[in-house]
Amino acid sequence: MNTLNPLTLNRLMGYYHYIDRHIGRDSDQTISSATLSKLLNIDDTQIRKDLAVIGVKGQPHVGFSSREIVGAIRGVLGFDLSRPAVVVGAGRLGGALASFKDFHDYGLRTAAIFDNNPQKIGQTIGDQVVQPMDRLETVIRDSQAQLGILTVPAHAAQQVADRLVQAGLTALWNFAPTRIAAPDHVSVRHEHLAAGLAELLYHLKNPLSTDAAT
Amino acid sequence: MNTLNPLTLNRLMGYYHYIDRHIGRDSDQTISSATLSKLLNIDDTQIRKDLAVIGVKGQPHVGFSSREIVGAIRGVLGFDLSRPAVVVGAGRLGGALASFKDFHDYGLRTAAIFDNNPQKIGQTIGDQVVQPMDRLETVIRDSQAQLGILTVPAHAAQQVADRLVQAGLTALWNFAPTRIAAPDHVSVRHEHLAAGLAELLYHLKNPLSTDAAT
DNA sequence: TAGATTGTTAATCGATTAACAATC
DNA sequence: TAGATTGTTAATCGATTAACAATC
Repeated sequence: MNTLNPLTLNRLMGYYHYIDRHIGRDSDQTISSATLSKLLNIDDTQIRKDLAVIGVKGQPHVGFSSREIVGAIRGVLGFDLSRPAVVVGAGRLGGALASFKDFHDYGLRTAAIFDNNPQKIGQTIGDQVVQPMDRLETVIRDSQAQLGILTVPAHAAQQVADRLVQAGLTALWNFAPTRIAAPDHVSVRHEHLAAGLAELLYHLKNPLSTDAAT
Repeated sequence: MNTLNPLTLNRLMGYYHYIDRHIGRDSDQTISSATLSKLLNIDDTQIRKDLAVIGVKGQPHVGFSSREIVGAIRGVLGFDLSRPAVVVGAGRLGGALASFKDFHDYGLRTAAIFDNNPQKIGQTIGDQVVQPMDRLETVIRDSQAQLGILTVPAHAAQQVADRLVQAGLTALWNFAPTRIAAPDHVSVRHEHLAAGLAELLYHLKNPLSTDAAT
């Protein structure tokens, strides 16, 4: 299997969610690329190619098995694992992310949550007690966390990211409104909410452009 | 000016944030496309094109004015306005978004926050009191809100979206983990956090692919 | 079988990058 | 002036879509 690019991954998530929601993860139903195409507004050739990449084979004259599609995607993305993650920043957003039960279903588990504000340390969020920043390295080592979720202010983001990388994390999910740098072996996803907002605001200002953005 | 596509918008936000953070919004400094190119890792031709699209002209032998770039982007995206938005869903994420002060700086203002849970109604979040859902239409009309932020459970998302559209909103920012449909004149942005997460998890599983995603 | 559907190759489209003349 | 930098046209690249033979 070739390495999947972000566009492919995004479409795969589309197939996954559609089936999970409308057919059910454990049901089985045959579905043709043409049907999915209409439902999701994605070219049917594209769908067949995407499914081929993750090893799902269809039957001519019949279609694809919904269960196989869901299974393959969960397998490829590792949704059945339980990967520990640490959240740094116990603000409202950090709290929201740390306690998202949905994430369990994607193979993620909140191992710990940190903050440097003494007022926040000791508070309980979800099923975690907020810990002081000086525990970061120890907890990461002991929990074998791989992923770090950053919900700290922009000015602190790079410094926190450096510490997380130093402590051995190889994936960072950054919600701070700034771009952070990391070594090549670390994958960083910038979940820059304001950038998404800007897109909507632009459409508000220019109602002519009718394309619905993702 | 042509209508900006999402990719262009995204790059523009990159220029904007870099300058805002590293030069300052009110400072002025000349900066060449080659310099920005190195800093942001974006082709310099691309940068000149992007700036041309929003009407920023550079000076040969000199470069671009940082202040002009920032000003043009703020103008094009309407960051100096104060557009009222309503938040539906007063959970942790809804609360986090409703009280993000950062958003003010992008021309957004939380006009109201709604929930259907009697326990939540009446609570104060940021500077808003959570209101019952039956007030939705009235408040939207009175506040002239244009944008709706959805942080409701997936199963309720479509129904809420329909009500918001019916009430006159023309832009929806959807944080529910499901795709919602809306008429053509409404722009919808799906801020599907789990889809972003999937990308990181995939990289954790396939560390070979070293590209840092955005 | 006939018709529907997959799988894959070829064509198209759009975005990115290279080249380079114009400018100061 | 010489050299740096913009602005724009042309070439390249990659992603999407169309075409169609293979399959059941």
